[in-house]
Amino acid sequence: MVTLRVPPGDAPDPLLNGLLAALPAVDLQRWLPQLERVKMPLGQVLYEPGAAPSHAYFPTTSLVTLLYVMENGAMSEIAVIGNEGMVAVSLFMGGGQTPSRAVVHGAGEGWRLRARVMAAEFEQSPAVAKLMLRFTQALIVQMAQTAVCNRHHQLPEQLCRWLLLNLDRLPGSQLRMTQELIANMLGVRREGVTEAALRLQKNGLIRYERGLITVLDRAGLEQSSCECYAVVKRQYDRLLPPGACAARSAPVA
Amino acid sequence: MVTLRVPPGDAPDPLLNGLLAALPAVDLQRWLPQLERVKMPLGQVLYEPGAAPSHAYFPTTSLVTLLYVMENGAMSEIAVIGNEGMVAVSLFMGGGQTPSRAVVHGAGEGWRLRARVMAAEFEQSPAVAKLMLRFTQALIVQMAQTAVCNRHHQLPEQLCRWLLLNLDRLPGSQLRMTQELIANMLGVRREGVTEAALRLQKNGLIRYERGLITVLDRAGLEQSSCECYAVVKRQYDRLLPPGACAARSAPVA
DNA sequence: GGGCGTCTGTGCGCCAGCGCACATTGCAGG
DNA sequence: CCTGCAATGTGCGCTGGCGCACAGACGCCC
Repeated sequence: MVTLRVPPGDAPDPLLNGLLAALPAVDLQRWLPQLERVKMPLGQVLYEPGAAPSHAYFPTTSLVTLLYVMENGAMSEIAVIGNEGMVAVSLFMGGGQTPSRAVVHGAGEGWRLRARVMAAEFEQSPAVAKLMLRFTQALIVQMAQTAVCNRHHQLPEQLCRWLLLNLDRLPGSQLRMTQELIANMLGVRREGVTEAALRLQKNGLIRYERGLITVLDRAGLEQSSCECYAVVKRQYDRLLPPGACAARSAPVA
Repeated sequence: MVTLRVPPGDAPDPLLNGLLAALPAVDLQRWLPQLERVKMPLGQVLYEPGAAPSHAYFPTTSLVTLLYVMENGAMSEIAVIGNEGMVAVSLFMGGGQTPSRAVVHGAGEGWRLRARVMAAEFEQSPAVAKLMLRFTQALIVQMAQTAVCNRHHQLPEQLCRWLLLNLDRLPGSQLRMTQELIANMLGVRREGVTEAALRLQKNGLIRYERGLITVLDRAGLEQSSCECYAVVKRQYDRLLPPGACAARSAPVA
């Protein structure tokens, strides 16, 4: 059985994260001693609503979701972050905390930087600041598109968008996640995801086996997705240094 | 008939905008010669998707909506901006353009600053940068909450939220807008707004007369709103200098 | 290798919001 | 004053997604 775990021989390379890879050499050198390599298990909470994050996280093989939990317990994802970005932009945006929760929904690894270091770096290095702001702008686009998508598009299309967004933020073409989890992220019923996933499987776009999704036809998935995926993708490509993010254009295998 | 037009005797005061008012005196003095007072008529487009904004706008008595228009023509608002903030954060976030469109949906006035000036100010004055980023963070919260609200809450509650958000960003307690326009902002049917508005009127919360909404019972409106309004409001109050924004806590009249 | 918990498939009735088609009602201008 | 148009009120069938209740099915652990 194929797993998504990082191969043991794989060098713990900060460059697996697109933002770290895009840092000027000078800045990266300064960061390296401060960067801490961390495992990010499924379900780990990186920060809670109303509490200031302790670290900024830079995923390499993990996936993080920013989600809002409502009073009645209903929840909804507002953005995905993977190897293209960082978690906890509020550290430099100001205010420190947000009403959102950051949860690992795809187990893997990443790097982290202490909150104070992150804030100081942002203030002292214009290059760092510029890069982080561009990423934040991309994140804004993703959140805005999520809002519109939630209003106007239907579950099957949204599922395609979601799968693609996650796929782009991981090396490889497999996702390890249950339909229940996906339903929570999308803020819909589990049964709805089952039905939509079945349809995708019947069309030969994916293979689904108890918590493991294999994408068989990526182009077809893009066809079946709503426009939201393309809009977000285009903005990410435009805003983030394209050469720097190795994993962003991972082959479909 | 009462109108919302700015009284002729009213001094054209940049301080009517919360962000301008929150600028340190030094910065404001430097800005003043560059600030241009502008009328902002209903329907005016401040920037288009894919085009870099020419100016940053600071509304005083106008309301601006950031909205996404989809391929099929359906649209949805992702944030409201009024006298508490500014339009065109992408000028300093980087990238220049966004997939959103900024449209005046409440006629009034405001100030504007040329794009290049705005970008330069952001780079050169840490105080300016800090203030703008905090506002952007607040804007992010509003957008995220919109996404969740679109997913989980029902039209009547959303209407209350929307009215309150708009009300907070204007002096006075009246809104000049048709149900058709509101429906476009919320991304729903006009008939749905009619029905929801009727209910609010029957409960004595608002009075509706052909394009003019008068809020009669603000507290009741907050009661009838979903939690989203309170969440956003709390974050704005926390992130933006509370004393500085005169109009933010306008009396209900 | 048998049992059990997790994950997935399926079938209801229900309802908010949609799309459509009108009826009404102010208000402005000739 | 009368006409015309924009704004608002109302009804009706349709559908996507919800909540609920189970039925298989796979895999892991004892």
